[in-house]
Amino acid sequence: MSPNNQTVFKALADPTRRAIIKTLRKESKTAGAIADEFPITRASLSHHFNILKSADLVRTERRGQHIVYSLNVTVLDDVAAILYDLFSSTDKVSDRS
Amino acid sequence: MSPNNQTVFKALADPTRRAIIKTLRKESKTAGAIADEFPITRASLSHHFNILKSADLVRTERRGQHIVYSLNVTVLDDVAAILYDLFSSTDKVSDRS
DNA sequence: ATGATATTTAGACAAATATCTAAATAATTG
DNA sequence: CAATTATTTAGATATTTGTCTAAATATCAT
Repeated sequence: MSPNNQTVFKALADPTRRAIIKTLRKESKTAGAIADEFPITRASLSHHFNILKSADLVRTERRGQHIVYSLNVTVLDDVAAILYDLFSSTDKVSDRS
Repeated sequence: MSPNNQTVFKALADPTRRAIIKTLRKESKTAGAIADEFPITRASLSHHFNILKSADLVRTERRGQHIVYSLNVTVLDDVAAILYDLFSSTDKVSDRS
């Protein structure tokens, strides 16, 4: 169910996707509202949305003709744990991902 | 001086580089010792070392003909802060990186 | 100095990725 | 239903990236 580390890190590695995350910090927004803030096409943004969804960093909900994107803040905990594990020198079993 | 967010996230986005970080968690190692653990060429690894160094995730020290790689754990704090800022809904000024 | 060992750099190449335009799908409104 | 609006998907393309081989640089040992 939960996305693997590679998916999450790759998702975070693009500046446009991090900016999308930032714009969703305060409130959920429709795809169009997000698109108005970025200088790239809606098709390109849709591509980024897919990657963010794969990483479970955002969730979607259809509201009429709009699709509302929300930040999934619980993933922050996951990423923090991954990073902790990555840098930790303890001997616990790891999935090496 | 400190590397920007993009550099760090890009560095962490590759599984080989994360594995290099993992192998350096317990102790510093020479380039050759690290290379013995990976199925890719030393040239390819050197490329990854450069990226990790650019992100300040590892530090190097020459010891005779060897070059010893060490994990720079202080960056963990930086990355944690970046992530916190990325997901936080507070209003503080951000560099948008 | 010469040869051996350790590591990096240069250049080439295939795969992955971010972007675009055009077309398709989905929901609303007249 | 037809037109409009919102969003995604498909396919193409240029750039980036991870890897390789071959050559260069650096240090050590004889």
